[in-house]
Amino acid sequence: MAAVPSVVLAAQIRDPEPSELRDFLHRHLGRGLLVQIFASCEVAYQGRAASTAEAGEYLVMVKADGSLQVHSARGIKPLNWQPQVDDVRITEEDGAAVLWAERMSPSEMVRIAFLAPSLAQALELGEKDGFVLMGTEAQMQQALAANPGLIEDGLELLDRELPTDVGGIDLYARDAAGRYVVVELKRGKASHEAVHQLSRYVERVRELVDGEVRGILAAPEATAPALAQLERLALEFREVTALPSFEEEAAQPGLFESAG
Amino acid sequence: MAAVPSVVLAAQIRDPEPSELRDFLHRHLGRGLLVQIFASCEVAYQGRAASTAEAGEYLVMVKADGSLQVHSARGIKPLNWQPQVDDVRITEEDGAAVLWAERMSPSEMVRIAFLAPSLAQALELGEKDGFVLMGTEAQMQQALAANPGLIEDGLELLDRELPTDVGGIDLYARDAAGRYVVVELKRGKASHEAVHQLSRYVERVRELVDGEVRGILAAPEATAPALAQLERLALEFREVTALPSFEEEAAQPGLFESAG
DNA sequence: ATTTCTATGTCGGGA
DNA sequence: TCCCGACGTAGAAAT
Repeated sequence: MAAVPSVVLAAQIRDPEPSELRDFLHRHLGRGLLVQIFASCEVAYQGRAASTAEAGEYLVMVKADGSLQVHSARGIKPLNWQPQVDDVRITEEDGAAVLWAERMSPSEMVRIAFLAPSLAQALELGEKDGFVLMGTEAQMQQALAANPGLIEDGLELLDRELPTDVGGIDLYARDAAGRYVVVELKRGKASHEAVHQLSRYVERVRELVDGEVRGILAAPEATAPALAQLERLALEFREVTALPSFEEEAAQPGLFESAG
Repeated sequence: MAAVPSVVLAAQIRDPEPSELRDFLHRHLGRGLLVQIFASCEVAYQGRAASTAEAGEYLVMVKADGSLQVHSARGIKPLNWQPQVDDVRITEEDGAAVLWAERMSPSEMVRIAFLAPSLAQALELGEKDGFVLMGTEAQMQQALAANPGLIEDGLELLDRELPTDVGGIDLYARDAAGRYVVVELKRGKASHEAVHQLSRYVERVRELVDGEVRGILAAPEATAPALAQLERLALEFREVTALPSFEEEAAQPGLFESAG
């Protein structure tokens, strides 16, 4: 086995007493470690909204950056969380360790009372490395800006992210016939909301310039209501795929290859 | 200590060999357990988008419902995830255990190669219990529907979630002077998008009914551009707090108390 | 700090 | 199933 660095388990205790858990948290929180506590606990949140969860079994995880999440047995999303904690405190209440995670702006706090802790551990995780995401809207925009012909033959780009008082226009162009073209881009299925957006931009541009103005919604697909709405408003749909699909990938050059 | 049920640590192995990890995963995945693997690994995703992460130290967590998440050292959001896995497979490649998590609709997959596993564990978490969230828009709407006077004296509710061809109107009412009132509700700070929404509804209603039509944006606050836009369109803003704030809570009856 | 926008958004509800 | 809208959305970029 090569010299692949491995995660370091800094500490672990099972079935700790409340005082042990308190010491453990004091010792390991805020030291750049990932800290986990499996316990039966009560969780309360107050801030942008308010929530309570009583006496359930959860995983509490505090990462190196101070972000906190409370996971239940199911689901991707944490039951409770705190994206960035400005202040963490450990107290004791009725013999139980209690963790307070507070944050200003917005002002909110999570309180976790560890009624019956089963397992606490602290680990050292390296920083993530070489993460690459393909198929974002930004990349799509870049590819189309570099090669407007992918949208329509003879299209000439005038601007990108052009700001108006009703929002930013993804792509602004002129077609072969000299008409202005507003392009709204979506990386996934476009809904009627995208059509409203496009419509707003087109209306605004029509007020500002002389001559005909076309509106194109460019996306891999669109909902039926969205297509109907486009029709009514005399706007257009152009299919653009964000990613070469699984099968095509090997055989066909995708959007990005042709843009490179 | 009372009879608080506690999390069960079903199994745990440290620094497993690839074959040990494979056995471990075979034994514990899909058994209603929460499974964690801390390891240096490669992660790849292909589906709605595509991503790769090479040789980093991550926490891989598979919950009882088959949801999967790969956490790095920082942030609330996983580096990679799969909300619902339809198929999990374990294979071996170059002596490393590899986990494939696939899902149909949308068609996507995550592949995780465990290069250097440090810790693998399986735990039994009880189902969550008694989770209550307060201050949602639905609750706000209910409270205001039950007591429209909170928005304006003499307001009389006509409809709720009234569907139009451009979306649903949160609250539809008639004011003391007999004018129609369209109310758009936001539980948090309202942005210009909320104003656009309101504006769409008002325009639509004006086409459909005779007489004056007012538009009210009801929210705890609104961005400066949103307020400016309201002004331009001759629409109104009404401050409505979703939750009694921290300090007021004890002293003042909030929206919900008065509605209850 | 404020505002806007994207996201592999996720999630729940309704037709 | 598709479609739509809320979310304590989170997180990043731009102002």
